[in-house]
Amino acid sequence: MARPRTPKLSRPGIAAAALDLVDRTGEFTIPALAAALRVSPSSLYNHVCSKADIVELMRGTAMSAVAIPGSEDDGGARAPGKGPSWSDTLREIAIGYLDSYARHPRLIPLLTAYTVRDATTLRVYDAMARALAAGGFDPAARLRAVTILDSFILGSALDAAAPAVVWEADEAASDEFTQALAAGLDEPDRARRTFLEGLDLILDGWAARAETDRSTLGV
Amino acid sequence: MARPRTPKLSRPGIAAAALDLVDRTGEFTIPALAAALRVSPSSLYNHVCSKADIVELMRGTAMSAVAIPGSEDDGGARAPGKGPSWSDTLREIAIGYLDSYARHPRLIPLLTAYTVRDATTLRVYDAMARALAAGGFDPAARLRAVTILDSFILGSALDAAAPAVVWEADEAASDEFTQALAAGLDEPDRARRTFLEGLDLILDGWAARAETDRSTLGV
DNA sequence: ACCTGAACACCGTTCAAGT
DNA sequence: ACCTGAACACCGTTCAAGT
Repeated sequence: MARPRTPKLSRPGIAAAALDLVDRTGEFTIPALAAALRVSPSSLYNHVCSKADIVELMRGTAMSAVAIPGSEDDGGARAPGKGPSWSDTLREIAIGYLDSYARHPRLIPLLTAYTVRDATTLRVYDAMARALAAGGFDPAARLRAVTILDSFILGSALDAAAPAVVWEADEAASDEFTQALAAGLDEPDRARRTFLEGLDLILDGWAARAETDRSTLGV
Repeated sequence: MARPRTPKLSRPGIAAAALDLVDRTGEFTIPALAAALRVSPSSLYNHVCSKADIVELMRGTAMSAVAIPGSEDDGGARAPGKGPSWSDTLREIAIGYLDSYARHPRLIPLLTAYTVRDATTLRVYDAMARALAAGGFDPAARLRAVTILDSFILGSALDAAAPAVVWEADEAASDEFTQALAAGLDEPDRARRTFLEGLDLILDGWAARAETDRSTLGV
């Protein structure tokens, strides 16, 4: 039974099994993946060229879940002529981006070790750049804004992925810090609510600045 | 020559050599570290209990460079009675925090794989919490604010560590995105300037809110 | 107490062999 | 074209042996 009539493996199948393995165990080795797929480790190399390649497949799978508002496939019936503001569009993208990370928290550390960006991720940046252009950001400001959002989203995802245990005050901690930990650590949905607060801070700051620019320019 | 009169290894020495190895090569294996220290791999285990332990040593070394404003050892001669605002204190901490990451960009992916926080890192959070308390943040708001700053700083450090090559528009990219990339990618110090812009956005947002609270409360 | 060398289980990847 | 088994170089860690 060397070669089956119908292939046992495919790139999407490998991606799904690998992501499932990471979600369940946080680990990811070639032998473990092969075992999950009931295949010998070397078989994988007929479809994939390295472990890094598999990580990129997982990145693509995770990112493909991010809905791009305004694109055909986001399924939203929008009141014609009265679209959402550029700021709301940005918020929607950012939240979708974070949530797709949040669905696979243990994948995130793997993604930071391999810094390649896939086409799906670029699509998300692209949508952000378009919303920012609609908000009046010039090209250089656009790049900085996309970078700021991307950094905050990735950092928030990492924070959410870290087990809450690590937030532990020791004897040397101040009252101010100890009280803060006591007040909020076990709040449900803490990571996501904190993310939303930070996101609003950034977006409101930009909206206020755009408003100032408009009135300064006398528009 | 089994045991030398004076030990060849020490935890700080191991930390420094490991950090140097990561800074130079981006890689970090026990055999390579042992070779750099001119010692056999198994010798390391007399001082260290695992590879993860060494990563924590590196985290501590990198973080110990963050100056805490107002502490005895930050060496600043301050005009008595006219200290900096809580907002400026936060900015100072955040910048020091980012810079200590930026000095060791290739360390950052390793840190995200091991989520333990060491005492030095807690010291930084603690200083942030004290500055926020001075700014009128209640305990729960303090925890959210520290988390927001931490997420943004870590995300920015990761972004800065990623090679610029990955920001590449493909054929499917919009003009808005392509122009943004063209406008800013080769700006010197891009990552740090972008970080400072985002940091101001967050801090100014908090300052404005604190101001509103004050006038609403009639203080 | 601290270094060495041998040993173990395990990993990612290659490749000739099979169908 | 696609799966297998054997093989290779390498890794993290342990441990008895030396001083």
